[in-house]
Amino acid sequence: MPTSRSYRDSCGVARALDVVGERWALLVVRELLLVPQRFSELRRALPNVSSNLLSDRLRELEDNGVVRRSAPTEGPRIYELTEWGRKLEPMLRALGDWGIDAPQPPSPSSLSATSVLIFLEGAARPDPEAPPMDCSLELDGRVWTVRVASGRVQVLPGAPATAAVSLRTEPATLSALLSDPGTLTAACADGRVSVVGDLPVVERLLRAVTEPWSGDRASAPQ
Amino acid sequence: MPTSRSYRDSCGVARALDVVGERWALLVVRELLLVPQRFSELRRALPNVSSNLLSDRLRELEDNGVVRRSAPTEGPRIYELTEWGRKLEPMLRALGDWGIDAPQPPSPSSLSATSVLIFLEGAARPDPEAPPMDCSLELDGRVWTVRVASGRVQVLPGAPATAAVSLRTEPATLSALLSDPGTLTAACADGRVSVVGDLPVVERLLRAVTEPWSGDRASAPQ
DNA sequence: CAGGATCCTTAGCGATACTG
DNA sequence: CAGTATCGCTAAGGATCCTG
Repeated sequence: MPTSRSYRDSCGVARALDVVGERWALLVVRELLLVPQRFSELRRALPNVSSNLLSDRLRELEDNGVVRRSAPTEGPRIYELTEWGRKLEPMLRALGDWGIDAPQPPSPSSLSATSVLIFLEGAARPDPEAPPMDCSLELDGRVWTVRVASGRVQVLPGAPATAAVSLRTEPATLSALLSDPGTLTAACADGRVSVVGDLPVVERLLRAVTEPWSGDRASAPQ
Repeated sequence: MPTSRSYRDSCGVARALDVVGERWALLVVRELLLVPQRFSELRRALPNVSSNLLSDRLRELEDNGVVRRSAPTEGPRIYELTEWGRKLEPMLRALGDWGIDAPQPPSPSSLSATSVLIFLEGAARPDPEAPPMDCSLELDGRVWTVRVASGRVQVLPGAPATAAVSLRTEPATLSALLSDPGTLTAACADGRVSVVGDLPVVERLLRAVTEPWSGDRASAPQ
């Protein structure tokens, strides 16, 4: 599709980059991985992108079949990934894993709820023998279900039917807790995290990232 | 590192894109996946990148620890991936797989030897029961070893010690053969492919892409 | 306030030419 | 061969303004 600035290379990598290689494009896709979003939600998640550029990217991604916009006539438009766009998820996870070892960006740097949740999904290795449970997690004013089941963590939009524990915090605080679960009680004390329910459940969830359960599939193949 | 145009986002994806998100950067990494290359070889593989931009990208990738240049004083400089840069391989394979479904770029479009070889490695599913063998493959004047063993294909730089068959062709021709192995005899007849040795071996290798061996691990999980 | 559109400025890109 | 220098062009970035 992109004739003007195409790589003009038949390789799959180059053709993929013709579609999602423009600046901000992959971060927009990242934001849409967990749940469809509105324009203003994307702007909040990506505060460093200007509105016109976000608008351009969304249109280009839509033209190329990566993103679809629903509710064209009434109410706020919702942007969501197409089937094909959703297939970028493994690639984005691999890219994110690689980027963990990159130097930290200059402060101040943003951190969207989606970013932290995707990291949580990918990094947590809970005990596969533990009984399934759902947690309620409010980040940036939006509620998510954190489902721990069969040795992995899955994040779903919306509140769970029944929650083992409910917590509310900010993405940056959650990210800090995932790096150092030991600061949980301090974070609760000074109000950066509010927990309703079973605190040890939260402890175990956080430690599933830094201290993966050591079983059959705990360590990477390599 | 990149202060001027960093995404300023702590997410792993954004930090990765701060390093390899600039135009042409990932295609340079792709070219270096199989073997270290010289500046002129990279230019031949990526004919649509201007020399100054390639020079800039190589320097930035070097500054960011993705690429290393060897032989600093004497003879031609060689660019190779660092340990960290090599870890981009799974992500590039996932991106390339995704890009296969993208629309073809406008003609004329280039196709490097490395591109086709990486695709061959990723797409071929030979019979795991078949005995191991090496083929010699000359593309664009460089010789590679195509190793078929334990149900997969591996491409190594340089000629094999003993080759079950030797062939010489161009990347575009090989790509066409991988899409439609039936045209092999025609390609041999008109000289686009020259084969020395056992022709049926080549047939089986090509068909391992279009007609994967149907065993335990033949089809993708999803 | 959501969802852009329209400026303007700057920085990165692309093509060509040039040099050690 | 392996880059560097120059330069016009276009995309990115930022601000403001518009429209329901």
